Amino acid sequence: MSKAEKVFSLARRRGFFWPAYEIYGGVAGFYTWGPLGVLLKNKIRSFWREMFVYRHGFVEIEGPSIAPEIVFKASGHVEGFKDVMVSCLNCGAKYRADKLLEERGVEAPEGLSPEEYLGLIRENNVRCPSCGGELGNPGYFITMFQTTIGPYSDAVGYLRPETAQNMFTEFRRVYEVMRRRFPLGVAQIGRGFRNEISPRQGVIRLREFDMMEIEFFFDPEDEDFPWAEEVMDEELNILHEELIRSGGRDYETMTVREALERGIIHYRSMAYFMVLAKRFIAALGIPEDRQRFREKLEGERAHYARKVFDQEVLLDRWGWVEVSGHADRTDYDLSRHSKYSGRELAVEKRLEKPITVTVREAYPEPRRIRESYPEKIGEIMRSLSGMDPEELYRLLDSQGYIEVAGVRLGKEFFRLEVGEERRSVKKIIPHVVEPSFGLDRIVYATLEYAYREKGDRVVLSLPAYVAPIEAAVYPLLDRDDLRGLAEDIVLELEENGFRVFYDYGDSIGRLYARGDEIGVPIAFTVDMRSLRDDTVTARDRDTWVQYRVERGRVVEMVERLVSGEPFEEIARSMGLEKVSV
RNA sequence: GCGGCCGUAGUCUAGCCUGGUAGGACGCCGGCCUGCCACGCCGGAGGUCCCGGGUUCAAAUCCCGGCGGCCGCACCA
Repeated sequence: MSKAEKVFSLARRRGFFWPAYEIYGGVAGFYTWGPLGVLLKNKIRSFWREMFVYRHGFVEIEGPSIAPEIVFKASGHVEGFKDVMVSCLNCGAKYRADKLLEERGVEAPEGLSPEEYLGLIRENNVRCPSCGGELGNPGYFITMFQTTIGPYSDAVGYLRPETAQNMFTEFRRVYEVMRRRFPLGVAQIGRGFRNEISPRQGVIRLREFDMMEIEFFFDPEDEDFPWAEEVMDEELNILHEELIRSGGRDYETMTVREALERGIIHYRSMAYFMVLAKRFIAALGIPEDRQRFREKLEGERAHYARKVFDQEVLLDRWGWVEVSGHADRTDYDLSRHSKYSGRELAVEKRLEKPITVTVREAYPEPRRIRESYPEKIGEIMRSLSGMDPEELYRLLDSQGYIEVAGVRLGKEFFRLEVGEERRSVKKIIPHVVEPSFGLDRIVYATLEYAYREKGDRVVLSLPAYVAPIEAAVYPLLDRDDLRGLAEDIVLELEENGFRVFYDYGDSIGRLYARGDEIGVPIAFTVDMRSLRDDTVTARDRDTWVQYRVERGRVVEMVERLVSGEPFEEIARSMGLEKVSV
């Protein structure tokens, strides 16, 4: 059995996750997170939020999962991810029409209809690559889930394929609410939906999944990013374009400084988020040498991105798998939404020193226009008043006239003003660097790396700060007096906000084994001595080492463990007596 | 979507070829025992044999279709 199978089997058996709708045979690409899975997921989510959002004064929003079609037209998803598919009339295989033509060296303009594609295919006598059969049945395939909004069937909506768009559509308001603080980091954690053609890798590739994304809005000409300083000497494993093209190794290890100097990473902010991503994944128990950042080449990248690094972790069964993506989305999204909505999505940036700019503006002279076109004056003035004076000047300057209401007005109909103006702000459309994480696969990777076997027993060595259940309490024997004391301890831990795995009735070895298997980092056992001196044993999940601790200090011990302190260190600094077994 | 392999208690599986109505291990529940690492003994519960249809006196078993899983191809913003 592969490790993945073992993890899936454990996940199912103990309730981390399992395929959804099992009683109806299941539906590919949909999974249910069970009781332990939800706890683990929540912890990892909070850990991320703490590390990426709160620590930098970023803000989080929560928008709807469904958006009207216009949003995804603006974002480019409707056009970019509506592929024309053709199928082989003989063997039934399906192909993307554009890719098929491209392979044959046939140039096809973008945005052709399915029939036009088929026409080109017939003209060039392109046949099925696998069986040589004739191609037909052209049609669209959109990897977004489509729905309708409200009772009108023509109000098309889509389930978002990424949470990012909410951050762009709501940008103005967030910027305003944040009192125009800039640069601005906006985060969102939520569901994304992709109607994958063939999702197969369990919880690694879902049709509905959780994403944790940040859009960091900044001025590309003045990248003010102080946090980057502290990570300059930190190392990253990068499989960069040059290395890929030379058919090189898995990755090259270099410092952030070097990556920036060599131009492999362009933005300090992106480099910083990549370091953070590395630390985040490492903190979940995945060693640095099992992580890398792979640069996405031209053609692999999404339509909106100029540069992308995928953070990948090495999984037992599937090899390198993406857990986060770091994209330079430029001003693509805000510019597009600005264009489609007609709203300005710029920020005003205060300049350190006011600058003087030359302003060239043109204003119409109504009296002269009336003299020449008395019957059209109303219409002309209505049109001109809606136009930007600077734009008018530019047009007059370049083409010599303005065409409006069917007449050409030359410069003589305008008052031209050229003057100097002092400016202390400039308007910019922010650029965006986006770190984007796939939560479900991160949880899976965490489980896979935590999965250990000790003889024929399974131990989930989850870091204490993400363990779904923080502590276990067992009576050594199933006796009323021992259980009574154990239950008091359970209650005390629960009152302090911890989840407790309380079990009894079996041999102590079996109890320990059950707790280990779901990753409970520490177990307290009440024995006969506990009744005499009010101490219990504290056992470490990974080493099985035990110390005696006073009952009143059990909570303290768990608190310290969960905050990241190693078991042995806690025992030492608390001056605990080691138990020889 | 295509091709190959596969689908049997919570888990892992035997049985399928050569049709006769399901067996084991672990886990689970109860009891006894034990007294710090899935201890031992006794007892027990738990199965629409993925779903639907067909062939047959009779289908887990043979045939067809569907769903799901794994591998390869394609896809993966």
